[in-house]
Amino acid sequence: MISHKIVPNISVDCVVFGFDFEKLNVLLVERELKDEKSGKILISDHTLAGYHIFEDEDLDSAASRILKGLTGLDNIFLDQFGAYGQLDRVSAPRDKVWFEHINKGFADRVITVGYLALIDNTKVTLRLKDRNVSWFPVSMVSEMELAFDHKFLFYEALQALQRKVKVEPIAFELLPDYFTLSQLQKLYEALLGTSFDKRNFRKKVAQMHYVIPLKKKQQGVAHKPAQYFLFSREVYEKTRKGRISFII
Amino acid sequence: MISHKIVPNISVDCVVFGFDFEKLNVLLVERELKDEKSGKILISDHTLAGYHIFEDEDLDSAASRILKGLTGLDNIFLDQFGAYGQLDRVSAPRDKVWFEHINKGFADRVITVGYLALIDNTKVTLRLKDRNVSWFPVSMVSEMELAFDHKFLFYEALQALQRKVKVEPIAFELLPDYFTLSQLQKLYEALLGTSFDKRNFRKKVAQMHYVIPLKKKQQGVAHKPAQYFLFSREVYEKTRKGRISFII
DNA sequence: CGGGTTCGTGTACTTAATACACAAAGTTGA
DNA sequence: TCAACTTTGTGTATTAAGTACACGAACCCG
Repeated sequence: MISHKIVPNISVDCVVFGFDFEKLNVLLVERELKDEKSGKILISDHTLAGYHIFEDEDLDSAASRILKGLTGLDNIFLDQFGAYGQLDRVSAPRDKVWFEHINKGFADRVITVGYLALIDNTKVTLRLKDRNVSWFPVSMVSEMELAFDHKFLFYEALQALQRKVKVEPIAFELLPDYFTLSQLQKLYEALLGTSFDKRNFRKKVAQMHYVIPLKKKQQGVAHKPAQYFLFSREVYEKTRKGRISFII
Repeated sequence: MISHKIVPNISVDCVVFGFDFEKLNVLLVERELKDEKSGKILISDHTLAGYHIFEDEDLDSAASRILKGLTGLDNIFLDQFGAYGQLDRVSAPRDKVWFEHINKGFADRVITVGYLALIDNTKVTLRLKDRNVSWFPVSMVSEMELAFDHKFLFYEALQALQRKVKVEPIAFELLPDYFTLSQLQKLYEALLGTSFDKRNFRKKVAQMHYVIPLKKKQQGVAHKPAQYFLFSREVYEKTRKGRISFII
């Protein structure tokens, strides 16, 4: 990367999901603005992880760059879920105040491209740097204040995730390399907000030849140890099948 | 709409699909550039239906506007399939020549948002206006020359269509209000490039309670007349169900 | 009224979905 | 050391959906 001139009217926002073996979480960045003289807090809320794209990078690279900055990780699963160009994306008073203060040469009207990111929580330690970044339960977002149209974007991403998860094996991106079937089941339950019968769930997994049992078992747990499994993308690609399945 | 100032670095491209009861077609716009002095043809190929967005319209409106201009129709089914911002989107020599000639204040680097449009072929008569617009069989696109990255965008759209058609009842947008089951079957076969057994296909349709038989039959055909059916979105919305179905 | 064409239907078999309960393997602590 | 605790891992019966396959019925035409 040579120059870092931003494109003033195009940004990328990443909705980063993680799973802590209990529930789904989303990564949000703290936004705070203090009055320089009085020290009074003018704005205190959260935003998605996003920034303008640079003149010399494409959209996917911009998303990767942003995620690398927050998590230190490369090769994060990324999937575009939409481009948003509503005229009133930035209409709340506090968002206008924010723009007046930061004054970084952003355009009045910004089109943003939304990316869904899935992270293996066990691999990441957040980089706080100058801004505060942390995980919030997905169920908590409805009660939070998010900047701009980021709450809307978040729900767009969540919907896209729920749609996609039924149709492609992307949920595995949220798990470590080894996982137990109970963890996998909990993940699907968290993603879809439903619950499954354990035996039927496992019967289904048994048909997924790309979920492969390992020799390893859990250790040090106060109950019968579970077997570990592995997701193999290669096997998936080789054995996938299409089907019309929207009926009813 | 008040002003019509364009946003120089953001465009919308529509991949418009139609079905003529035999095969899938796509709408393409002729692009021709003649040398003003010699009259020699410098460029002669096709583009998707696209244009820059205006400063005072959002992305969906821009796509609707473009389609209205070409077809005269409002309320065309539209679905975003992606945003594209590769640095080399416009790299072919003839595309650069084109930009030099038209010189309309477009930026060097343009991000485009792709829209999939589905049209009921029986309702549309193309508006030629100053540019030539016509239908081409989808199977012919591979052999055609398309401007910019439009061939790539076309295949992106086709893939998105094939993916979506398996999961949502959007195929009906390509059919007239009344259709026969054989037409519906041909449509799915054209969309997915497969063929289905007639009896099994109809068994499947029988489960879709939102495909509703009418009293009307075909008339004036030289064979047993087929019954007409109707797609009801209301019934669909009421009876839809989710399911994990990506297995194998 | 015979030939041509597409429509519309049924059955047998295989595969997947659902509903449901209990013994086995490990840890903990009395 | 064994009893209590916790989570794992498994099977069967029933219903629903997928697949493979062939022929008479309805209409037009000449």
